[in-house]
Amino acid sequence: MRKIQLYNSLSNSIENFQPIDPKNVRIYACGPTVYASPHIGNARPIVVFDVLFRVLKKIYNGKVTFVRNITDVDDKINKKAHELGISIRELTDKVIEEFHSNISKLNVCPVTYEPRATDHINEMLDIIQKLMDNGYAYEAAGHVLFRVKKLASYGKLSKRNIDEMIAGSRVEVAPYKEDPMDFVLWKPSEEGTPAWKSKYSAGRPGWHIECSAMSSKYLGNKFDIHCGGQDLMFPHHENEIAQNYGAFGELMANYWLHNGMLLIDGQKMSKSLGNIIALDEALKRYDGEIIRYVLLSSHYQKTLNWTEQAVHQAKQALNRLYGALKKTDCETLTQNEDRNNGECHNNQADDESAVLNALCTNLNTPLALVALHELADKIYKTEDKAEARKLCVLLKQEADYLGLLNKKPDIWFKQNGINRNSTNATISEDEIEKLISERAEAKSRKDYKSADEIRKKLLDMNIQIEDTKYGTTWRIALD
RNA sequence: GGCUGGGUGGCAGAGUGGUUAUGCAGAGGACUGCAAAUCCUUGUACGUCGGUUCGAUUCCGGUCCUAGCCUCCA
Repeated sequence: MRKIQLYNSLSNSIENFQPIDPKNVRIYACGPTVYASPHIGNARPIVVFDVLFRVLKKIYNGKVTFVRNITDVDDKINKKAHELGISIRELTDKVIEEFHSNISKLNVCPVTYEPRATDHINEMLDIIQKLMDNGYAYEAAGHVLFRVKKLASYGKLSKRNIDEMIAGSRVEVAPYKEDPMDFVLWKPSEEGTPAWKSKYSAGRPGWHIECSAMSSKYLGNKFDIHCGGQDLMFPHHENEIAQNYGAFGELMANYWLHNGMLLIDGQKMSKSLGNIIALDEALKRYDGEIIRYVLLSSHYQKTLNWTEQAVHQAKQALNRLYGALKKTDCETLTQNEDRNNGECHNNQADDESAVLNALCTNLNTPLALVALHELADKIYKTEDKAEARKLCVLLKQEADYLGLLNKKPDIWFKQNGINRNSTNATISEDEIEKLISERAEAKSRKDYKSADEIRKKLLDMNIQIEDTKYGTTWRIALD
């Protein structure tokens, strides 16, 4: 069995991954809070941990359970729904639909379970009861709070010492708390906001309890990998760990993975700067595969700076890879040869795979991309047609670990990673073909002036002509 | 102030105790009627100061800069 090495935030070191049960590898990822359209920062953990999911599926023969929750109850959701005058369910349904539609364009595999918080209120109340029974929680003014001081190991994940933390430095300490560090498990709902019945109050759950409830329901009290954004390490993940210790007496998960944040032109995305890029907007401008490539072009733990140049580089890199596929007759690959057709197959892991080697070394996606380019180089350089075809099959298989290159090259180049509607090109494919044959005719008359005029005309409409030894092809021009 | 990351060639971004990463962009050449694509050649990078070493970008220490978190932001 191939070894997977992963950086574990719990130990701050790279460890060999050892699943609790190799017949059912279990991962949980903190999913989106669905109060507004997802932005490209939200897409990073989705894409990165999708690659992890693919790798695990391949190595453990598909025996992987991946849960990514949806937080559909929260102050921001309440506020937004109130503004729009709709129920939180109406709002969150709409945002979830948009989320699904967006990430499918990023070629993200469906997860095994995608539970919603509001469907698991009872499970949350059960855990709260356990915490009360075990002395880890107390009731105060309709709230239920977690008694942080009772758990000696609190702060282990984020390497924080409770005594040294300036408690309440950013937020007022509620008077009903025994200790400033105690966090909310349940709280009463304000007038006119969604409330669920409980013996403490008509209220709603605290933020962290949902993940304990949903993960334990679908993955058990202890599972293999828990992942999410770096910003969730404290307090969210720390509190989840505390809740699971308090309720079940066990460490929630063995491996904790945290992705780095995303910057826009070197700055944090924020409303005040007005630099938030909605995923939807980005997808209108660039093919999802370009976005996916950008997100994978940097190691997942590092801060990723999103720039126009980064997008351009991703696009060019993909052009080069697709160009290699185009060179071979991979349009005619058989079903068996072309296992990368975007359907998230659970291929048997290949021991020779350079991409898998890179990914098994703490998800080194930039190095994995290099392996793709090295294969493409070989394809460009070989004169042997059969060899090229073999390499093409291999390149597609390798790319599948990363969820890339699942389009037909011809389609890629005729869109060139852009929705043609959004470019200036208003010309139809038939018209393009017509102009190309006119140009061919002019060329055969050695009327190069007319031929060049036609080429110029097409280029003005963003269509690049390419004369190959098999005839003339076209594609959307580079920008 | 505390904790955790990071500082690599024009840009992005891996890796390594002594030998070309890779992609993008640039320059020159080949191919082409001209282009495009492709191919060839090319640019001598590792924040800073010390230490260990025959030798450090790679190990150790200091320092500077930078990012994130420190109660609800992926």
